Amino acid sequence: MKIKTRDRILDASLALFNSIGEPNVTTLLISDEIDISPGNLYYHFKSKGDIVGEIFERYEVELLELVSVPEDAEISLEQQSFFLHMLFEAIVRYRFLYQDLVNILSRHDRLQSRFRKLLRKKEQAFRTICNSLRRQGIMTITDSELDALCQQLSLTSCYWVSYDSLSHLDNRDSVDPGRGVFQMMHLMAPYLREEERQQAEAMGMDYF
Amino acid sequence: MKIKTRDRILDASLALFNSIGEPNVTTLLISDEIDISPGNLYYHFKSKGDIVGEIFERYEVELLELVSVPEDAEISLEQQSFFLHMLFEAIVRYRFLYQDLVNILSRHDRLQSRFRKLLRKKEQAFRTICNSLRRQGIMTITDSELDALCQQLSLTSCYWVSYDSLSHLDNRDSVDPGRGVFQMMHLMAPYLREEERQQAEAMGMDYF
DNA sequence: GTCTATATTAGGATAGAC
DNA sequence: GTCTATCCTAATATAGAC
Repeated sequence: MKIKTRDRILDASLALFNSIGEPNVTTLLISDEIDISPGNLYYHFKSKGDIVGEIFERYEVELLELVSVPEDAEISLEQQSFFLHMLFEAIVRYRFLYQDLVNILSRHDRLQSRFRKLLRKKEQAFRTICNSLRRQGIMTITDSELDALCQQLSLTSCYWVSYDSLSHLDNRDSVDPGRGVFQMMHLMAPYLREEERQQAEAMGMDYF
Repeated sequence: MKIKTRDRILDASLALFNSIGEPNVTTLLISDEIDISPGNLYYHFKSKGDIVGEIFERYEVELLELVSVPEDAEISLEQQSFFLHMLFEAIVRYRFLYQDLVNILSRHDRLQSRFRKLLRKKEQAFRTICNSLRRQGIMTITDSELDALCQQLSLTSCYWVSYDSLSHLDNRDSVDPGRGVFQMMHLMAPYLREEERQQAEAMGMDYF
């Protein structure tokens, strides 16, 4: 069974965005990539912005699903690591968003508030997880330290992938989310109980 | 005495780049801003890329000056805080670079290797400082923790300003470097001796 | 050095046939 | 749904007078 042209456009666009950056991708390039005419592309989407918008929506759905951690959940360190893994896989899949964030948000103002909302939810998820670890006695941290830590986790989750790929801008198609997870675990480590601290360290080692 | 047109172009460009993002700044906008004709602008610079290149060079000079920390220097926590302050002031001054980093580097390939070189030097500066603190017994940290910390400091120094201004994309002209310094101190805090840890905390408080 | 006018392109988008 | 051909606009850049 054949994939609908509409979806082929979206898939090809996402791949191109991630690979060479959204601003460098023209509608002609997209249509060329999947061997359709530019006119055909505009039959399915009324503008390039609409393509970006729809891809953003996919990302939004995936992420909202992921960060909906119940306030009172009891989370183990392993679950936390798994969560981070899922998160980074999603971010890698949509990394073009973060690589030219300011530019993209400035040209699609409708996305601004939604992006910020996602960011808040993500930070909130980190807070929920840390609070759970704290309740269990796994994590020892003051309130002000927790604030800084959650912000730091949030920032790092946004930019790790971009930062990492700075070292190899030439080949932007291969990104390893594992090292990002490792880095995040390292941020939390100092506040963990000795036992879990070593556990976190060991988890990170998986990725080398 | 009058400022040379050439410099007025550079100053106005930098201001506009920071304010609305380099990709959104046209040569017409720049010339308009300082009330000269677009033709005049092209008398002084043969392309917009040249303007970006020259501004980058200024940044490069400032930063190289800043990160040239002698290997064997003995650095106090206060000096470290001062260093961070200088660093963030420079980054804020040239924040447009970081806000659309991938885009800018992809369109000016000559800048790529130079930017990465700066990044390495910066990370090296953090390493030198941490090693100094370690020698003095102020900081206790393992080698692998140090690796992760320096990367984290480097990443945060790049993206803090962008991340912070995400919350107020509308008003991109006012940025407070102090909160970035605070965040960086927080990254180091867990590895500091109790005394210096509190000192670091106190330093951060200055900025609220 | 500075201006005005204009060339050049490239990219987004539409019209109308098939 | 898909194509070809074309329009429109905005941005970079140049030519030539002053």
